[in-house]
Amino acid sequence: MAKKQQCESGVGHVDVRSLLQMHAFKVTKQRVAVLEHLQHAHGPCTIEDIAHAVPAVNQVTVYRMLKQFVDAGIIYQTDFRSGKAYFEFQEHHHHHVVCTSCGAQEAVEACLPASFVDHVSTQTKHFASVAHHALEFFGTCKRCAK
Amino acid sequence: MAKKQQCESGVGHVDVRSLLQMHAFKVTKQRVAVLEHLQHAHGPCTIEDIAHAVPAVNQVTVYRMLKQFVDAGIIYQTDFRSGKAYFEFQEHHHHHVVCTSCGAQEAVEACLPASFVDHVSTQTKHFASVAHHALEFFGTCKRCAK
DNA sequence: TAATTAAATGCAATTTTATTGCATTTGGAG
DNA sequence: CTCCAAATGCAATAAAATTGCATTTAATTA
Repeated sequence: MAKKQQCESGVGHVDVRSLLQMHAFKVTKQRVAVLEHLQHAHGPCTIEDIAHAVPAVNQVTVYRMLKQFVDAGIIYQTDFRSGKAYFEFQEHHHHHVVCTSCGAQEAVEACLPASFVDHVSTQTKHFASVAHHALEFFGTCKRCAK
Repeated sequence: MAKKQQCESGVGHVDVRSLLQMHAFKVTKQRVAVLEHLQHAHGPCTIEDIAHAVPAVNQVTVYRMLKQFVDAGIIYQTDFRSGKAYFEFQEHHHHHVVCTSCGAQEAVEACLPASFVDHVSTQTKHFASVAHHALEFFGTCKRCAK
């Protein structure tokens, strides 16, 4: 019997169990539940969002889990200046614009030019490696501009 | 008599009083003290750093002040994932690499290509304007890599 | 399949960061 | 100088994240 598949979107989702194994994480029902939630959320979530959406997992566990996932590069963490961290499962790496007035956020389907990332890796004096980056744009949304 | 000048560095520092007036801020001794501290710090500072370095200013006032300065674009705010916000007076706009192991940070004397920023301003559907951005690189420093 | 162990989880308590309300002070306009 | 909105200080509070420890569990080995 084939593994469980959830393919509502066109591209189909990566199997989170395989993803966990690839990164040498134990496959627990809590990790699977959290990752699948993030995978279906299609946008940045706070710890509280996740803990509410997946009540079978303790909130402290969500904190610990996401720290590991971010370190492993599975999950993208970003800071919208709302006082709490946001976490996103990204099929295609991208960033966001945030309204400094109301906090509204919009995805920016673009990432840094590879040449820029290379430049940083090359230029640094004190770093052995540069693994990932976070980028947020801040502005005023059309609603707040009026 | 000429205005007080502090020119230890080659380029000389902007007069913070003029800077405050340009942005329609009242020129208070607290604001001057905090801005001058940041100007001389030559690197990102936390609220606690500033409150300790400038004990004549209440820590809550530092919080409120920096929020205004960041909104006005006078001060650059960034998140190194240490749990607290960092603030920097930047003569030349730049970003940082942060070690995910020990938290060490290094300046990256480069900024986003203007074409990339333009692309974001153009692409956004819901934003009236994009004023600034924050960018952090994460990696492993040479000390921790060993 | 049973035993074993390091890793993961849950719960409670705590720490740390940031915010808020309100009384007082102050910069700058008139 | 007078006046007032803005800024500040202090105390209390709220919110986010972390820590310690007991218990459970995934995955390896026999």
